Amino acid sequence: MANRDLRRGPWLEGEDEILTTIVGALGEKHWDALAKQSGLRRSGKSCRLRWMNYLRPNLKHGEITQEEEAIILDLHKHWGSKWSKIAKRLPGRTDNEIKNYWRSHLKKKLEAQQAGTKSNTKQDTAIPIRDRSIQCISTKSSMSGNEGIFGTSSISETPEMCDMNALGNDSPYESRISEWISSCCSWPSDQVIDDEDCMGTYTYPCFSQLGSSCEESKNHGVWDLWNPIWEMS
DNA sequence: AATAGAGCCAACCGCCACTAA
DNA sequence: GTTAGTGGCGGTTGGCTCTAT
Repeated sequence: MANRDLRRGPWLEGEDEILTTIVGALGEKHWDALAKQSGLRRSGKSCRLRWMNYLRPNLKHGEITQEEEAIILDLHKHWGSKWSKIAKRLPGRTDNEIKNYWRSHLKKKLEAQQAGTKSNTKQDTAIPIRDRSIQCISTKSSMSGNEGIFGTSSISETPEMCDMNALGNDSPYESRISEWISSCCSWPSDQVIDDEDCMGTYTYPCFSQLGSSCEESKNHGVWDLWNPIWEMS
């Protein structure tokens, strides 16, 4: 189909239904072929985008929560504008949504914060890595809806604190953590964790099963996994 | 009530990486 | 090794809604 024949602009309800049906039948791949087969006068790219950002099951369409906001802020510090990477850490959210949220809410917020803190030079508390890790686990635990510590600086101060990459890609401890995670997680099927990104704590929903304290985390085995890492540091 | 400006978000664009021929 | 096709990503834009005047 020539480009000029392609429809553009907002999607109609009928188009959504057709796309949903055809993706259900053919799967989320071969978007060009799928677009042609559907009879929709849309490009494959357009179909993919509509599906990924709006029609896909399990998408959240509500407001970004404070917890999600904290994660976005932290991961943005860590990765910059790697929106798709960040989106993978927030099940049900799309890269586009996060990007828009960042631009319309967080960027200004952050700039205002920085402007405010510039005058009184920030004290870097230089938390030892051991303590950072403890904080990190506690932080994730708060995501279960228990009283949490999001909103404090603990999570955003130290991008490396939960970064498994910092330990080296073939760390035996990373493997152990991965094994443990896969044994206890009910990771959503649409979530893909690649090795390169494999970082701990709030990456994994299963941590929310751990209760709200380090003590409880201990009881669930996290302590054993992290301990050797702390010892190494 | 009218209107201008700001904010927000869905969708598009262009580039890059990957893969198959 | 080269090329064309495709998918994925980040940046940008257009248009709708909200708010202030």
